[in-house]
Amino acid sequence: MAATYWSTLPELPEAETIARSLRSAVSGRTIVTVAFLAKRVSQDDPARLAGRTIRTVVRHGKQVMLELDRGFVHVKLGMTGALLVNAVAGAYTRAVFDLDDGSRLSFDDIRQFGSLSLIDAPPATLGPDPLEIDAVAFAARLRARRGKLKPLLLNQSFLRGLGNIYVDEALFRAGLHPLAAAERLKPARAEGLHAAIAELLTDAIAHRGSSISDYVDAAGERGSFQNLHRVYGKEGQPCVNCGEHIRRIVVVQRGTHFCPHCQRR
DNA sequence: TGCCATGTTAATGC
DNA sequence: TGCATTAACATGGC
Repeated sequence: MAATYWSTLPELPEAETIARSLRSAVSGRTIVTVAFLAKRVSQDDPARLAGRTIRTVVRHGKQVMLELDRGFVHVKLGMTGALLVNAVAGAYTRAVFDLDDGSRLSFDDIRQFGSLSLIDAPPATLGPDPLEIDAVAFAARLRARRGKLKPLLLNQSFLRGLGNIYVDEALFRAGLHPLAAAERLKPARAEGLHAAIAELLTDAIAHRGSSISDYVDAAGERGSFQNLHRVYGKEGQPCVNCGEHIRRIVVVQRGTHFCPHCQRR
């Protein structure tokens, strides 16, 4: 069986793609043994996972959860985490799950910002899912906050699932400046942002996410949404709407891309 | 060589 | 309390 790789810089669309792909591969399988190959990948005793059955795989924000007959394996992908089925172990393989049908689920992570933990229930500390919250509730939530749009949208306790790439793309689609004040947005503009986020994420999921760098799948299982980015990584290039040059600034230590003409402050 | 990219958390200050 | 700011973590790529 060929190895299948999924990557990279995982945000909601990538986590959704991983969860869907894994779901068909590991649902119903019982875990035989688990090995943690790096100290920082998990604080849990891998022996506790033996004998548990994987019911299904779900996405929670930009994270992936293996739903077990008892509890969940909470997978934080970090920056470079990847869940692989039947991959050959390499230098960056941090955890290996051997399953009862002889298949193997492994967690590879170059930079080790990812982690695995055994938990009883999905974390309650995160904000609503952007594909579940409705426009009116989103607008109300936005207006109740004082921060600027970009830092707010990156904050997982405000909304779960967006990262640097999709925040920039969503703000561009909505025609909003990354430093605009959330509390001053008119309801119609806030609802427009909600719609832009939902449309963007739906498009990105349809393209199996964005693959910027890192792993390449030998079988072609790579996201293609990076080809449809409009501002992220496009500094100096003409805006697809107006031709103005895309600008890059730094906001909360993150590269931030926008069109100075289409996204007025 | 040294800096960049990134998600998350923590620390500090207002 | 909430918000802004900065640093830390890891490491391949440039």
